[in-house]
Amino acid sequence: MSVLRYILLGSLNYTSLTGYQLKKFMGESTFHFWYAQTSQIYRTLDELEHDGLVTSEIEEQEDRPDRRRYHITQAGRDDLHGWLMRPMTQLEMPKDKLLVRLFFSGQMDKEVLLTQLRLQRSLHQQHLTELQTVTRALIADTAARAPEMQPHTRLWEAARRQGELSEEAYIRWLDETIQLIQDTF
Amino acid sequence: MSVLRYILLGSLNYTSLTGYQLKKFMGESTFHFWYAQTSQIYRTLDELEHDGLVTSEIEEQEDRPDRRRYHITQAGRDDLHGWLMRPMTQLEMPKDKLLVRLFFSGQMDKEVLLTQLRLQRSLHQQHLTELQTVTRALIADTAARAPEMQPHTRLWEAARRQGELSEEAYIRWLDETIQLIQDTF
DNA sequence: CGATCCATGTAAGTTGTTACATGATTCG
DNA sequence: CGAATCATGTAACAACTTACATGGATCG
Repeated sequence: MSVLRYILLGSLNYTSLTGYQLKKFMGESTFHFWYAQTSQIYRTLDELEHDGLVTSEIEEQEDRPDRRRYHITQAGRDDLHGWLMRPMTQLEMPKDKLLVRLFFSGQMDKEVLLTQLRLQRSLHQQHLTELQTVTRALIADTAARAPEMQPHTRLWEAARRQGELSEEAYIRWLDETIQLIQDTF
Repeated sequence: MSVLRYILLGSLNYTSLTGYQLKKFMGESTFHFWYAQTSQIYRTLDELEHDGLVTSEIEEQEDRPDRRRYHITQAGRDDLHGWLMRPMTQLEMPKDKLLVRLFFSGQMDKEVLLTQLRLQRSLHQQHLTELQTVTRALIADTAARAPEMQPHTRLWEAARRQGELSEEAYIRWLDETIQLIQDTF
């Protein structure tokens, strides 16, 4: 079963949402460890409904398009909890396109390579800053407005912290590598 | 075009290899940033040959199964270099299933969660140790036996170093998070 | 004598991406 | 007045995984 199914079930387990809101929620909270296209979200919601893990109904709105709101069912809750209980006994290796490029760039022009690494550095720096400001503030805000969500906001903060540490390490590595290539090639 | 195509082209750009050897090579060198199933490798080699980026011929062997050895063509080299030159202007967000589980584990039993985090810690520790011993030795060995590959072995070491730094950061985060959950839930 | 290595694939299914399609409202 | 937000999807394609299938040689 796809991870996305569990992200949707997990989100709906907190509160009922529409496809659009689920997308927005992912863009604010899970984006640094899992993302999905809108098209995939709607398709997966259909599957979940077909499998009886969620139900939905149309909500009519004035001055805005009508929308379909999804609710988790007991079967959905059971499925989610079953997944969360199952131990992960294997590492999942991430895929990193930049490392692939670097690895095979032995015959490439040094300056081209350095430009790519510097561009990546600035992108990672941007992402790190976003985690440290926007995401941080959003978590604090949610914690303040919904104190009953405390167990969740603490875990959200833990996930944010992982992003922060891993971006810091990546930037440190990029700096090391840029230095190495400048000095020795 | 899939990244795997370029990994195969990039490897064949160093030397001619068989599907089996390409799989082995990936298992020794790129495994911590890109892996692929055997079935996918053979299929992709077919595609590359069909597109004229590689050629192949059967090599007969005594006492061992015959094998098909692949060679990169000039078109393959051009394709590879075109890909390596193209700048990467966007970050690629990794996907991390453990973070998904953690994020939605607000109602889970504390001990179940701790067990999962401790298991992950030991898996990451194993992987880190492998990078620091086996992979490190393999790079040193390759560098010693093929000094003309120096530009490549240096980049290989840079890629290995990324794995080391990122595993260290991940383990640090796991320790922090285990502590947090022990103390506050 | 069982496990691992050598060696290559097919078939089916799942997951994820990209492009396309529509249209009203609100904000700067 | 143009961009962003709200809102939902279909179609086609690309990438990746899992299960299956075979069979000799070598090593402990």
